[in-house]
Amino acid sequence: MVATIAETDESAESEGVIDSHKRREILSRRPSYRKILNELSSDVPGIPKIEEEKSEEEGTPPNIAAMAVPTSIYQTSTGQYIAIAQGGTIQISNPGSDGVQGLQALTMTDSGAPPPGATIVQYVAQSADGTQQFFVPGSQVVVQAATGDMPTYQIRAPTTALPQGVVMAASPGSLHSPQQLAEEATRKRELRLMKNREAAKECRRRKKEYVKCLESRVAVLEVQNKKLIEELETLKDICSPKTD
DNA sequence: ACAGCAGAGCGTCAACGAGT
DNA sequence: ACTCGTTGACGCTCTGCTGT
Repeated sequence: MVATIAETDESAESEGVIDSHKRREILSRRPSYRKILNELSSDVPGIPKIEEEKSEEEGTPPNIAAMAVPTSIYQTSTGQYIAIAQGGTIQISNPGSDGVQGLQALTMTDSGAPPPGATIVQYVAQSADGTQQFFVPGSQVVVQAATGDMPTYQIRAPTTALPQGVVMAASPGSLHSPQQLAEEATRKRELRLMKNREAAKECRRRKKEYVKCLESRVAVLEVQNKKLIEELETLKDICSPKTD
């Protein structure tokens, strides 16, 4: 979807602005849904906790694998070594000081046994999203996404639209020209948007869970309330029998 | 079949708090 | 001071329902 520019900020006038600011002030002091729910759940047994962010062991997407013993080592034309672990993790060692700019092809060597002939792996210099990609065996794509001060590398399926997680950071690239700086800014923005997109999804999921939790709690309390009212009526009857 | 509506879901922006 | 995660607000799209 194309980015939508919110025109509310420009068009909103005094009243609306004050209103929204007040609201914001009130709402912004609310702790996160996770906090609220976890506090709730510690008070009341039976209310499930919202699970903390899973670390690698569970959260590893299918396209990105966990760190493992290197199984394949690739040497680039610029002398860099790229080790691909069993799970797909990449390590890039940089004997010289050059980045991966200018990389044309990768020479594949097998860490287990010397290859009968070096395999040239196709390399794509620049993809549409500004990342650099090269292809390795197993239908995977190694992507250079220089989103921070340092370029980072990832393995993903060729069709994967967005990076699933940073695997490892490599040596700092050389960003000099205005064009490179602009590209860098674009990459940073893309990364920020991507992260926020995921965060928003997660936030909504937590919110739904929180609301569900509150609803079930309401149901429980309503039942309790009903029981207490009935009990009260019974006690009333016992304590003040009718004198007819 | 079509238009109109409501609700859900999504992407983005902006503001804030916490951590470094 | 800066970065990053969180979340409300807003606008947009999609989908299912309902009335004509």
